[in-house]
Amino acid sequence: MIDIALIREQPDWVKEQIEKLNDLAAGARIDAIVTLDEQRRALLAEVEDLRATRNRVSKEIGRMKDQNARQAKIAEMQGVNARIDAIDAELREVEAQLNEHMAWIPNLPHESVPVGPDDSHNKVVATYGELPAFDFTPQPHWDLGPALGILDFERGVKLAGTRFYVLLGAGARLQRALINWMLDLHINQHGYTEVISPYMVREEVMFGSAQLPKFAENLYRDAEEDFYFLPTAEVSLTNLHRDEILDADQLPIQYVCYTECFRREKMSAGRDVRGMKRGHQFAKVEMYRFTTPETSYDALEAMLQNAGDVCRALGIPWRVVQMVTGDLGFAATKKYDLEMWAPGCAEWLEVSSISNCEAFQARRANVRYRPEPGARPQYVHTLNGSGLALPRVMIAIMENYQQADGSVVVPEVLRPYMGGLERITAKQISD
RNA sequence: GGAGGGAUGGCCGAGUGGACGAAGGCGGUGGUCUUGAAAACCACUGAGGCGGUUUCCGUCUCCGGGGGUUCGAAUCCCUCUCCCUCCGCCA
Repeated sequence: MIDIALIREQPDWVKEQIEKLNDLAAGARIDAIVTLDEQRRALLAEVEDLRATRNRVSKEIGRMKDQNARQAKIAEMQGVNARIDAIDAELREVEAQLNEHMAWIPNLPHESVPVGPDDSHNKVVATYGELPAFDFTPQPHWDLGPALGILDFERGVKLAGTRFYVLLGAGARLQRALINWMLDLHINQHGYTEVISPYMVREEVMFGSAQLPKFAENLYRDAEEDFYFLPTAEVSLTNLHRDEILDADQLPIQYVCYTECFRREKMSAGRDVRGMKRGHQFAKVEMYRFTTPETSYDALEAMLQNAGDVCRALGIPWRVVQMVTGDLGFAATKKYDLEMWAPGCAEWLEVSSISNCEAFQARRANVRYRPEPGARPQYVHTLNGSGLALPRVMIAIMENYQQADGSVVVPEVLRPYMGGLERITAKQISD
């Protein structure tokens, strides 16, 4: 949620910002918000005035001895109540409409974000590492994995349908090694505190991190208990300090959390269907920060470094892409993606997305802090970033570390996490 | 799943229809005293909305959430959520 005062005071400027996001539907709501906001405040002033009268007279009634005068006052207040009820009903309607509109207004871009209509205009900021040269034709992971017996698409489909797969043997262990190594790296080197959270959360938690209402069709839910399944750990981490007022000296708070993520992928139907690029369930190690408003952009750059450290240590070529305004998404003011090179698929794969949401989520989830003892609470800034998403890292490892014989060398940093295993070969499975 | 008991400010806890945004205590902040600290004493100490002559003033709302009764609700009624105890089931 953005600050409604911004819309009230500078509606045209806000419209310009939303135009940069290419969100026409949201821009069309601004005029309605301005009108509803005015109505709301007028109704509020009127009904509060009546309430003040009622409060005052009711206290008088309590002290009155003269029964006739008392009954007259009570009758008078019944009339006042009828008016209060009428205005209240109107006010509720106006507020419901106002809230509905506000829930669909995206966050506004930071001034440093390049303006562009869509993802085709995103800027490659930096590229690291050398693309590997092969003296054979590198295979895609959907051939490599099954041949090694570490990745099974047919059985995944048998269990759960399209966009599911099963990891087996050294494949399963490789993913587990990656998760543990990434967590340890962020905990030990980058100062994050590990969190294990519920995978299922309440509806208002989804609203707090801005998954709802806009992305409802991407979410799985349990209709009977009304639980929603996490599409990312960002959801639970945003809401971890919901309705809290933090002390300034608690900030920054840095969390890292491994979860499985569940996404219906209705919006990407037909895209990335081959292999394990885009599943309905995937593992992700998520970094998250709560900061003061003054430090959030430094924190964004730091998180970019944190995710880059993972890529660097794995020895896989990667690049940093800055999103243009038209590809920022709903909640971010500024966003970077990290992409790893996958020579078998011959494409750059997004393995991390790092965003500053400023106070957008904090306002929705009501997470505040007190800058000074005794000062008024302010909204914190929140940032999230994958560190990293597992399936595409698995793809990148398989495809970059593949050998002519179809085996896959295990990156050195992971070997201690895999019992010293140096190479995944087909016969490894039966061992 | 069955039965019962609860939810009050940062924390503990009193309050069963009228001066209650809420006793008292703890904690916190400031002050007095002190060379300093402690102790003691004194004062202050929730959040949000709206308006204004905007380091302050006025007003409304908030006693788990929502709804209702009433001139008036922390207090009465309905409902939901959560917590606790006992029983059952269970990784």
